[in-house]
Amino acid sequence: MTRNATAPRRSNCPLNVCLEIFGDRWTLLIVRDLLFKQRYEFKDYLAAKEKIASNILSDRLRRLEENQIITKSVHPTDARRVDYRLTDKGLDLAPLLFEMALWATKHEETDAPTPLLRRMSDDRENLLAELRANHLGSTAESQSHVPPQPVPNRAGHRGPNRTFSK
Amino acid sequence: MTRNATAPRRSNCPLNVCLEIFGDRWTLLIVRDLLFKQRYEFKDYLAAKEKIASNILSDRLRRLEENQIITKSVHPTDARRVDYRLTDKGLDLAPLLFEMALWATKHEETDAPTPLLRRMSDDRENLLAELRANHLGSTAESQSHVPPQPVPNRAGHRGPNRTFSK
DNA sequence: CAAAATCGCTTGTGCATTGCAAGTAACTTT
DNA sequence: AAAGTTACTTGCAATGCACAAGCGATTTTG
Repeated sequence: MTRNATAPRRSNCPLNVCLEIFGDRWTLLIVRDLLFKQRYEFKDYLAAKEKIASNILSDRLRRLEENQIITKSVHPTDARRVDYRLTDKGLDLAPLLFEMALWATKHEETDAPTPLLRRMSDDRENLLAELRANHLGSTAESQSHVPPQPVPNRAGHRGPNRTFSK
Repeated sequence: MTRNATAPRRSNCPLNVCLEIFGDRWTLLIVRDLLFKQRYEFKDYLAAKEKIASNILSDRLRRLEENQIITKSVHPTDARRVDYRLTDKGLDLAPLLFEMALWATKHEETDAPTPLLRRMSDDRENLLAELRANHLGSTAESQSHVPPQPVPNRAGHRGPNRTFSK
């Protein structure tokens, strides 16, 4: 759709760099689905309630891969499907998403689950580790045979296998 | 330009709420200028090196005010000028900007000053207090008579009166 | 094993947003 | 009084986006 190969940055201010990568209405929602909702396939992003158009989704996935925030690979047991995953660079976006969620919850009307929000502010390191383990742990391979296994956290609770906004 | 009065949210997911307010290439750059660069007037945002167009700037300032992230008031000694300021809601965006800056610095090529970045990760609370005091302290009134006075921090250094990306 | 369904896209088609250049009204400075 | 500044608005062309439909490869179903 749009070729973005050698677009020069408007500036190298880190905020501007972020905005040239994430400064649109959709990109971070895909990251949200990957990180919080265990959505790893094209159809899953289409199913999100914000209703992204398929051509936009296709474009954003391509850009995310160009920016090395996600990787794509074919599903091990179904050649039609593509398995999208966050790279370490992509997983590092978690704190940014936390701050967004906390700000929105404080200042706007949202439907985020309170327990998760509390962990974003008070138990950030453990939550981060959990999300990371959960993401890396549930490969397409393991998913194809058993339903996603939530990683138990150190308090013995279930892992972050919950939708972000109920 | 665009009327956005009663646009219903696509969802009440806090991330989506944020993206409907900030999900574009320009809005957070204005907040950056307000928070880090002591830029409080229309012409100042136009002068930023990302080169925002004046109609877009006008539109974004209007939306920021609609969302109660900034306030506008006439300059006390020059009726042509408008003084834009962050509200508390707007100042609360600082941690989000910190995370963006830290992510970009870690994963992309940027030109952010290292000392400031270090404080974003290691001295966040004090930096936050400084930025807040600095912003509230330098009113248009005081600016019109004396050059902006940086607020000294607890270590006796000069305040955050530095550009964000040199 | 043929037909139907699924999956990850791509291709139109219009409408909305953006970027650029130029203007303008209300001031202030010279 | 003339020239500059400031905060915008307006017009227009280019780009981006939303919506609907289609398509090739694969898997599932009867």
